[in-house]
Amino acid sequence: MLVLKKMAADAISSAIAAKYGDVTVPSADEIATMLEYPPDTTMGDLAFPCFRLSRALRKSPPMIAADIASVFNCSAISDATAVNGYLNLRISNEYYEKELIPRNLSEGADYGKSDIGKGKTVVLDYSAPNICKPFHIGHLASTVIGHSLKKIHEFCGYNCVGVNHLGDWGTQFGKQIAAYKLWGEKEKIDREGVDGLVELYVRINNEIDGDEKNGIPPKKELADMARAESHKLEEGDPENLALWRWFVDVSLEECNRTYRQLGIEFDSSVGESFYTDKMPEQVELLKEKNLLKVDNGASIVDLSEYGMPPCLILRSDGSTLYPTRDIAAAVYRQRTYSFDKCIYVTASAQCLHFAQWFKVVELMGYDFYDKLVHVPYGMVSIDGAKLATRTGNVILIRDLISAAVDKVRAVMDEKNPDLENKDATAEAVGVGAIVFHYLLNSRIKDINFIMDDALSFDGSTGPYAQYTYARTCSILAKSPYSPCDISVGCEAESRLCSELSRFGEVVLNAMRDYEPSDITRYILDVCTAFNRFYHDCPIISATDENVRASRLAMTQATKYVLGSALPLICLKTPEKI
RNA sequence: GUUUCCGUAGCUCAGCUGGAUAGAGCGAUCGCCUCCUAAGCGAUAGGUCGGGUGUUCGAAUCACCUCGGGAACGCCA
Repeated sequence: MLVLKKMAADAISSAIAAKYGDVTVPSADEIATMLEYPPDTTMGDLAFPCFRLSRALRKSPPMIAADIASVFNCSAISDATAVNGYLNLRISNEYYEKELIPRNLSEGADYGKSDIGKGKTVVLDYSAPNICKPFHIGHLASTVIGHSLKKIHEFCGYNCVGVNHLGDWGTQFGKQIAAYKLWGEKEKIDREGVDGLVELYVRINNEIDGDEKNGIPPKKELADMARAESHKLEEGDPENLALWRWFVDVSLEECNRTYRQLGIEFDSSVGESFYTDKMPEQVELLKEKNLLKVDNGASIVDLSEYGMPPCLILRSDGSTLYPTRDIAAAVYRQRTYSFDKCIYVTASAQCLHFAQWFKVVELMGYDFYDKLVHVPYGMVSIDGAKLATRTGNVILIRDLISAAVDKVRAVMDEKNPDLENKDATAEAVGVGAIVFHYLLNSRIKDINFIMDDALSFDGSTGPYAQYTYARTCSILAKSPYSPCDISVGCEAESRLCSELSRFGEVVLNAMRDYEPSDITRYILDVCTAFNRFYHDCPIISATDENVRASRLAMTQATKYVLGSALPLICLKTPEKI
């Protein structure tokens, strides 16, 4: 579509010049950005609004549109009509037949790719689960948004580094170690994995807090014990270090199983603990630059000049905080990867935190401060209630996935009982349904998680998209496409081609806005257009041999687009479902 | 209190760098399988775009105000 817009814009530009001579009008490039998609496809495929030219040309928009239409000439446009001050353009079938579909078929899996990221590196920080905590539906948003953004950047030619910044350090490990020493059994943890750790975590927190309503007093001695264990861990006590390492490994087993199901691999899984020895250098620099101020015993960077609350760097006891670690990590990543962008995918609750330490990085004089990007997403809740491990208001990802897979299997047993490879396919479709549900809406919207919606298979869903892809595969398996002349005859065919032509532009927009849902929505548009085409036009059974070959070619073109687009939102592409 | 995000059909949401009769899906009602997978296709019903003022030839879209909901705001991450 980008190529098309350029062609149309050039033609509009020359039409204006032909009609009005040397008046000052927008350049062809400006015209290209002014082009829009009509609200209804019956109006055309592209539209140029003439309102803004009205003043310069001293004519009414309808007259300008009519003037341009009268001399408009562009090989890719079959029809230019003036309607209500708009110049409506219809892309010619000839363009689809001679340019678009042939290009798609020759580029195949590369169709829609871009090379604007060539030679550049993007670091993406996403997922970042906390060790010793269950992996639940709240962690899925960062995981799938982040991974989708990684795939999108790769598709645009970037070298991508996916970083899983594990929550593997901090005072909570003192609690975890204390709880294990008090009540833990090695065999139980070996047997139950992270569930056993979570049980200990919940118990010690509850005992430390007590329960005033039921007359159970807080156990201060446990809090002291946890603090002591935490201190020992930070001092490098061998026993605590070994326990910590073990907890991390046990927790990661659970996460890695989910990552495998989602098809996610990280290039780096160094967590917060990795940066403990990299913070002093940054604290020193902050002091050198005279940015640190001691306030109530804590060391802060005053940001009032920028309309923000101060950023805390050191506690009153001199230990480090979250922003300190993020700054050290950003500097490390810049030195290690020389990134062109470093993207952080976290809940929107952390917006202020990121704005603050990004500003601190700038004040410290690092020139990469403007390459740091925070990509926030909305809050995940269940029935409007906040997720909480301790009260049990969570849905574990493994439970969610198994519910989805069970449901897919039930549908398959009914609709396609003879399917081979049923286990893998059921998992691909079940996981796909969940991921698609997460990436359907703008990421900033809160998600009120409703199981029935997440496991819906009708309408705008993952199974619908995968079903449509499988449909293209099924047709081509029966009757492969072979090179031929393309002929676009009916409305359903030109509509499908029009959707296919948008792919590259959609990907670039999704990358610019860090918005995977742009891809999800586009996939739905392609599926709708293809299913309409499938319904209206016989493909294999077309009587005319040329029409048959041509429709198979369009089916192949659709398969290429869906085959590239689905993985961009972390969906697998089974050929049969 | 300050800052920020959200508010569009019964439900979940697109549309927001201003532009043509405000679009989908779900749910509801009704059609379409002797035919390439009906996880599909089509049709009908359903909207003071939270409210107000302003800017403009033109506002769901921009500005200001206001109402409602969420979130963040110094020793958690």
